[in-house]
Amino acid sequence: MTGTPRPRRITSLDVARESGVSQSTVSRVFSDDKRIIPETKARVLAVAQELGYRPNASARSLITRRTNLVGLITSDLTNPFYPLILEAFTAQFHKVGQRVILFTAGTGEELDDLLPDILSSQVDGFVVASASLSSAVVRECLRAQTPVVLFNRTAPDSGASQVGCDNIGGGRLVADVLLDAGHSRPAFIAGRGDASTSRDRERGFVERLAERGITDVLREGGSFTYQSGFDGATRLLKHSDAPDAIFCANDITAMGCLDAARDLGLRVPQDLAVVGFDDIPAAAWSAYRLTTVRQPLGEMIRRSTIRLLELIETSDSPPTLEVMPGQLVRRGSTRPSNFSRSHTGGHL
Amino acid sequence: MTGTPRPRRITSLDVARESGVSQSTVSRVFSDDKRIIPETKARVLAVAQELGYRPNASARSLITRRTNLVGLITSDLTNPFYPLILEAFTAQFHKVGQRVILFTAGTGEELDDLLPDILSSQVDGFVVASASLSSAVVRECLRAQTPVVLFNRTAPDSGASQVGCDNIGGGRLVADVLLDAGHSRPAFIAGRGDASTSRDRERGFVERLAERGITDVLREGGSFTYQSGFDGATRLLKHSDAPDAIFCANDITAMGCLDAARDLGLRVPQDLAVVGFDDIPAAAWSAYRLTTVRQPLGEMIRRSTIRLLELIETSDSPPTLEVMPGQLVRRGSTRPSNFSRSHTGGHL
DNA sequence: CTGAAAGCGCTTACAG
DNA sequence: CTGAAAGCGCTTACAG
Repeated sequence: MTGTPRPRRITSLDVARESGVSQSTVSRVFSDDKRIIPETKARVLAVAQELGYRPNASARSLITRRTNLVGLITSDLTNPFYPLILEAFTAQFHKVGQRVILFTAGTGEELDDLLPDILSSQVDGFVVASASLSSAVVRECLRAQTPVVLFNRTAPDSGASQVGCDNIGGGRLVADVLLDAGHSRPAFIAGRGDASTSRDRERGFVERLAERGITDVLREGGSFTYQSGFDGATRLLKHSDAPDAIFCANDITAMGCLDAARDLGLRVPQDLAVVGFDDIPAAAWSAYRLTTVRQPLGEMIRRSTIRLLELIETSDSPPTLEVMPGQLVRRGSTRPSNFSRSHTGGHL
Repeated sequence: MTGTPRPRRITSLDVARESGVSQSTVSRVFSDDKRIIPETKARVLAVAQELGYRPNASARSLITRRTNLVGLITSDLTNPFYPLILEAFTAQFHKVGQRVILFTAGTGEELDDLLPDILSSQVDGFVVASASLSSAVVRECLRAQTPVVLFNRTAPDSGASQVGCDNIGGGRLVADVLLDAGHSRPAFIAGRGDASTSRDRERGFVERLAERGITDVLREGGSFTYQSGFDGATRLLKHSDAPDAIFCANDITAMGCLDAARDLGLRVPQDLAVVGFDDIPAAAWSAYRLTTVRQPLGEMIRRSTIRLLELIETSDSPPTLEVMPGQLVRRGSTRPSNFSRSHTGGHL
């Protein structure tokens, strides 16, 4: 029963013995203590390298109370928007020595079911990039003293810091681009009803349309998915009073919408204009050429990372709110401004 | 200097005092020790709940030598294949109490640059799902006693366990479907050259074509991206000796290929057949209707998870190799078998 | 500049 | 069924 269950790990004590210094010194070398003289440091590092020593993160965390782990909470990764930010966030966090633990709820699953896992994960902080995670989760994290940054979503009264895009302003931009191109029967295909982004984009859109005299806006529910865009558009377009322009809550929904229009034999943008939100790479594909509102993702992610790090260092920092403007990217799915309905030229 | 830098954490000792038991008992309650009688357990849990106690994972890991963290190494998340497996893997691992740390190299970055981070991350094991991670990383992990499962890739002589799809067999299926439909000038657009998947798919394809008398196969390099498919197809199709069928190393490449064909005014599948590999959700979109080889992802991921867990429990288990067959999924981007070249009906 | 020693918050033999 | 105690592998005052 006293065999070798696992080959014993190399610890700082092994390195200390082998290089003729104290364990404290080894520790200081690996925490980059400035007081260690170069010669000592070099010798310790050489021995460590030779023995294959790596500091034990658990032991370190136990004392420092930092795990160097951040949790990233997203919804449905089949929406290309999330892989995009996931990749950027992990790159950013790796740069500052934090590793990223992923929490995702696939389509259908409820993210709140992950709550126990999330709460016991002992990360230094969270980025909540899920559109639909309930505010309850956010509240629980904050109660547990764990800093939270909300990425492109709001959670009223949560006291969490937020970084986001001006979704209302973005919706307004879309209203203008459609009215300027001469459209008169706009429609909106929503994302999940519990998502602040969808609500805000719709609100800006409807608000601006009303300001310019259009109060009758068709609407379909949706779920930020390709299929919901396809189905929503099919219903709208088969209607006797079909819209001549559809704003979708995000790009992937708009792509489903475009495919539905194509299947019905409609010409885009002559018969129907379509606008999305996000500017994911696929929006530029020649199958879609989607006009959309680009979110300043790079900047949003950089700010979120910095903000979360600040909160981790000084946990009593008051919550902040940063909102950045989106930018309209015109492509082939909309007509140019001042387009008169009599034009019939052009091609998909 | 003796202020309250951070509100002290609730420890098992606090719970012990408050519920009138020893610290050991609290620990046993939270590690689900069967010997604790229900009354004691209930009391301890009630107090813990009230105090908001959560066991400290670092302290636990320090003793158990398990972090309950697995590393998932992927490449470029803009290829929808990776988000797909990422989501499935995190779901699987969460079920068995493991959390997932993500390592990704975005387009252009070299994954090997992450090596130091990867090695010091102290996870219980790795799933390497990156097509292009060098075998050096795998070797280093194994040297550090950390179990590794290679997902849908090989690493010769690494000694790591592998779970994958029969890429060679898949390539052969594609050769048959194209020849059966009457094509005679096939081409291949590759993925990254350092990826075993691309090489194997090409090998099966070329091998089977040769068996059926076709030895002249056009070829373009690529990188598993939409753009490389678009560019490769454009070059191939503008050639005087253009192919009448293109097999792409994966679906996203095939989608770029289809868009290039569309832009050139070609009819699919009459003028050109296109086949991909993976069967990502977008392959079924009406803009593409891509014929492809479906990988049995669910099963592959389930097996990988189980295998890695086995290796974590008993690290001296010998490496295994599991290969599962792919399945051809016919859609609109290829003609049916026995299609005679004289047919000109049908539509995209 | 370096060392001896306390302690982070748990798990787990060892007793009883 | 429960408790006292050792110890996991580090960091970090405190000395010198």
